[in-house]
Amino acid sequence: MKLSREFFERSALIVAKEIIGKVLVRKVNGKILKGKIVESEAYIGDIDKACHAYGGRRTPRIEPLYGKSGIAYVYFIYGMYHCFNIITEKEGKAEGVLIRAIEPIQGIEEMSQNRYKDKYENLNNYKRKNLTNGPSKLAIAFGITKEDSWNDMIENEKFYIEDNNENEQIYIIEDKRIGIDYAEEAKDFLWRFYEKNNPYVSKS
DNA sequence: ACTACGATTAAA
DNA sequence: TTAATCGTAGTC
Repeated sequence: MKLSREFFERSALIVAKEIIGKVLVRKVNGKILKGKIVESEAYIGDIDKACHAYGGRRTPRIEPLYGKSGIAYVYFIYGMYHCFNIITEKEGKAEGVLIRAIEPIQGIEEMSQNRYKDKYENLNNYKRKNLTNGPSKLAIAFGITKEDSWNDMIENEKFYIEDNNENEQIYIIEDKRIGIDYAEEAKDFLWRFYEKNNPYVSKS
C-alpha cells in the first residue's frame, strides 16, 4: 500500500524513524525499481541550523521545503550530485526527511546500469555494495534529479513510497547526522536513523 | 559580474 | 586526504 498524506504530515523526526523499512518505488522506461529505505535523516527549519530553511530562509532552490507533506525536495550539490528528500508536516512548515540509503529489492540490473553502465554480474563486491548506500548514490541508481522536485509522492503512480509486505522487526539505531559540521549545536542532534547491521547503510 | 561554498563521492 | 565540478545565493 502506498503511504498516505497523513503518514508524512507529522514531525520529520517521527517520519524519518518510521520510514525505515518502507519501500521506495519508481517506474521508468517500463521498468520497476524498488528498494527498502534503510537510512534517513530529519531536518527541521525552525530549530535546526543544518536545515536549508533554518531561520525562515527562503530561496527558489529550497522552496519545496515549505510545501505540503508528501512532495519531493531534490537538490543539486557539489556540482555533480543530487539528494532526495520527502517533505513532512503541513504546508508552510519547513521540514523534511533525507533518504540516505536503500537496499535494492527489484530492478537491480537497471540500478547497475544507472550507476556503472555495466551488468550487475560484472560488478565486484565493492561496487555491488555501493549501488545505493549513500544519498547521491541512490539518486543515481533510481534516476532521481531535481526534475523530480515538487513531485507529489501521494498522487504519482510512478514515484512513491509503500509499506513493506515483509512484516519484519527492524532494530533502528539513532545517531548524529553526516556532513553538517558547520551546524554548531545541531550537529550533535541524534536525527539520523538506520537499520542496525544493514550492509547498505552509508556509515555505521 | 564576481566569488565562495556545499545534507557527496571516488580515487589515492 | 583530496580533487572533482557547478548551481545557487550573497556580494559588489
